[in-house]
Amino acid sequence: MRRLRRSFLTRDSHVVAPELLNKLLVAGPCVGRIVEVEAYDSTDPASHTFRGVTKRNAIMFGRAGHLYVYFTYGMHHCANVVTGRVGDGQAVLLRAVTPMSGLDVMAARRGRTLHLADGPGKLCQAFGLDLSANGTDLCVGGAIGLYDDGVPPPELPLITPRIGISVGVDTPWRWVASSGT
DNA sequence: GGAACGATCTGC
DNA sequence: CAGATCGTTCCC
Repeated sequence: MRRLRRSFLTRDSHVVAPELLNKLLVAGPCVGRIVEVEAYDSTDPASHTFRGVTKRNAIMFGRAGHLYVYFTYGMHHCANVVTGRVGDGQAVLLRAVTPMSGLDVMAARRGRTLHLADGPGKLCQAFGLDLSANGTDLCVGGAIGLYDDGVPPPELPLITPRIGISVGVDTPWRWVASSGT
């Protein structure tokens, strides 16, 4: 299991996103296989970066391979992997992972044993990702990072419009690792 | 200064 | 299907 190379992420979010499927997200004892992602970039009205740099989205305009965490709905966090080049304002939202290790820790944080990380808010709660993890470099092999265990991305992921947005609703920038065959 | 609104989740 | 709950952003 080797850490992801930064060069792998230094490309357009909608190109990187499907290739992040089946990679591993690690945060302390918690490991999960990425199975659902969405792409955002600064040309996209649904993106936090659409209207330029702000205090919140500054990480998204920074270097690829860093973690962009934001707080929303007054109670949830969402985690993104910054892609592209400095100044681009691109990222891939991690929407769901399949838990692989640290299930006990995830269950304790979630307060249940089912549906541990099958949604962006649930994923962050299970993996303990909050604003203190915002800006973390995921490509240096640290406790929080992205890793590759050799499992390739699915050849035919499900591709759909993105979830939970009110603009840019027709852009098919959501990728799901379909289960089975 | 104030109001509106979320890249969501849960329980009814 | 509506309520929770608060930081960020935008408008006056």
